[in-house]
Amino acid sequence: MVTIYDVAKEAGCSPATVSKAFNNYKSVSEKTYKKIMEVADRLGYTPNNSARALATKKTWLIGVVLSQELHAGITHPHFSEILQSFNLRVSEYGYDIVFISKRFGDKASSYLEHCLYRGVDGVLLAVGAKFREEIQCLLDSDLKCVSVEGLYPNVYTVISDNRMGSLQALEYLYFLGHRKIGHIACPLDSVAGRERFEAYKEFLEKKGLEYNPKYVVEAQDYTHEAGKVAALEFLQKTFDDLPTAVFVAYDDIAYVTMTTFQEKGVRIPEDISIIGFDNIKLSSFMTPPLTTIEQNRMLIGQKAADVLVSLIEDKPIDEPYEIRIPTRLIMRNSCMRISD
Amino acid sequence: MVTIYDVAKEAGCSPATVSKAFNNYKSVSEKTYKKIMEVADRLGYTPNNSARALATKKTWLIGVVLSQELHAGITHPHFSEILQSFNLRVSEYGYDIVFISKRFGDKASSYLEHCLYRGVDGVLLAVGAKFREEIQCLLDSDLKCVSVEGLYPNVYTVISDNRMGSLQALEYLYFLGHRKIGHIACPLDSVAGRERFEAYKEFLEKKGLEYNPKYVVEAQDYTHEAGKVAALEFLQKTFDDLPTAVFVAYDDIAYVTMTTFQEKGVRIPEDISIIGFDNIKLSSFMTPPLTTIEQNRMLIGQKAADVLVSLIEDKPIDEPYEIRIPTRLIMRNSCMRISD
DNA sequence: CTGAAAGCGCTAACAG
DNA sequence: CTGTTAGCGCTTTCAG
Repeated sequence: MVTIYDVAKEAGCSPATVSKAFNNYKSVSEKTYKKIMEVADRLGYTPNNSARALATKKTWLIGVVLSQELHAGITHPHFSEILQSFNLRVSEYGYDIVFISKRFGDKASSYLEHCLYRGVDGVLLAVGAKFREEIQCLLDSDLKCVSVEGLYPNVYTVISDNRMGSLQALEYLYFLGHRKIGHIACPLDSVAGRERFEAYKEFLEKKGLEYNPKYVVEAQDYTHEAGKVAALEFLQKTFDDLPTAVFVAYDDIAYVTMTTFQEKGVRIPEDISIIGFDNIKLSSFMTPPLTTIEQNRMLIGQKAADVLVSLIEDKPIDEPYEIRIPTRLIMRNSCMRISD
Repeated sequence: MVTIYDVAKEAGCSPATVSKAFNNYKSVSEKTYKKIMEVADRLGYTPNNSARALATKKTWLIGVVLSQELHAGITHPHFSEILQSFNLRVSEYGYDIVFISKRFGDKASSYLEHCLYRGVDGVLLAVGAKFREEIQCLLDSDLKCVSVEGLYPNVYTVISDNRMGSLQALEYLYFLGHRKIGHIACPLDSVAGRERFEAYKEFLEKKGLEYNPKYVVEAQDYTHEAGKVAALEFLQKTFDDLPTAVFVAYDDIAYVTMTTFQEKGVRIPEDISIIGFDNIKLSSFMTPPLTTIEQNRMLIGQKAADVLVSLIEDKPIDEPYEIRIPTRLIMRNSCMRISD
């Protein structure tokens, strides 16, 4: 391993100067700087981050806590895209990410210990509120945290404007003439599930439409299997009195809902219009292509990265704790106008 | 930050003994061990990995190089599942993963520099052969590497038995009576694409069936869009003479193929049988549910983890460089028996 | 603008 | 079984 000493000796200067050169101190003359870089390059020197971290207490590492609940980890279609964008962005600032697990058994402080062990400079939280307790110690520590899922007091959270999105979906259905609108919710103990359901109720009330519990079903989790169960339950509850449209809180479930309905002979959109939420990659390839609400996951990831890095580097943040990312209606062919 | 010195002082012993206790040296008496642990716990001590790494030259970090080519990174349905399983497994051994990017611009040594900077103990390669040059420096270095995609001389690779899987698919179609079988390939510059296509040709030859280029189409990449293009091209080339079955090299594309065919009025499996490869989560929810070849991604991830850790820890490896993971036929409803 | 020296927290001989 | 000591590679005053 070639060190700063090797470079110093070869370049005819002191290790301190090499260090300064690599950290872009302006107090290094142009001449020695070039010499040092030339030598470093020739010798194949790469700074050693462990040593640097030990001296500066900064690891350039960001911890990522992923929801266990979804037991999908990195493969979760929503969070993985956010993470992808987050990772790309923080890497532009020089940070790498490391997944924080409950390495140290089931101690309440496990996540925190893992963070401390790695000396992460900050933490990205992508955990449902269900696990509030397990991450409480992180929030209580003086680690810089940003969340992209749960909402915590005095913690920056970057999250889609679920109310806006739901209203966009519902208003669109209303505009198409729908008055009997059902809802298949994602788990109500998640922020997304709850907020979308709340918006659904708010909408009905605003339009003077009656809330009918028969028209509402909650998926138990985010799997296709749970979606299937929910779709079937929905059909069973409403078979004699099908609504003209259904607002499904999650595209994955919307897909399963569509295929399940179709299997049972219910045509989409002729018999029932379906609108989703998420705009996953698959949505435009469904039959019919799914009308849905787009979540800007790339922006969520970027914004979360920007805010977290600002927090870490003590830069001012000109944002509220709750940063809502706008959604967008994507019109495709799973909804049709009705006239009755 | 509470250090080994704080614990030592409080426990009435030397830092060295604390270190030994935490590293499970048997040369620490039961009594002092317990005392140290009690104090450490009370003080909230967590070992600092940067310091440890500096002293031992071991970071307990594994670098992961993901294919740019698929420009899907973490969101890639195949690799993300492998990675998920890999991460879980290495974390059991005490390692964390860190994504290796071309942090340092476009220098040929960029990946290597990033690895050196982080001081990773080993590297997981999930990059297509297309990028051979960019990772050559990694292979040339004395970093321990394991691949789950490309095949490199003298590098451990854990990968599905594509030939076995393809033959399982093809033999099944043959068994169902199919003799005119088409193939939609994934990019032929990938191991998967090439090996599955090779197996297709081998199969035809073995059965004395004629190879007809008209029946073969190559998808340009792994996106749904490319799949759509391929499916359309296939249809166009074979419209006047549709084969009775098609072996699609990738479930994502199989899905798009099915929906595209259906849009064009081609019924599945009545007009044409379709068999895929991958068994992604969606497969069983397609209409009709897709008959396909299962890749054991969990095993691939685990095996890759086991081998890499063995490599790192100088444990014997009782495996060949090329570790092939068996595939399995999953029979669903997209293929039917024909009699002609 | 450059260098000497101390120290970040931990480990690894080596003595005892 | 325990402690002393000398680093690991880098940063950071503080002098020069």
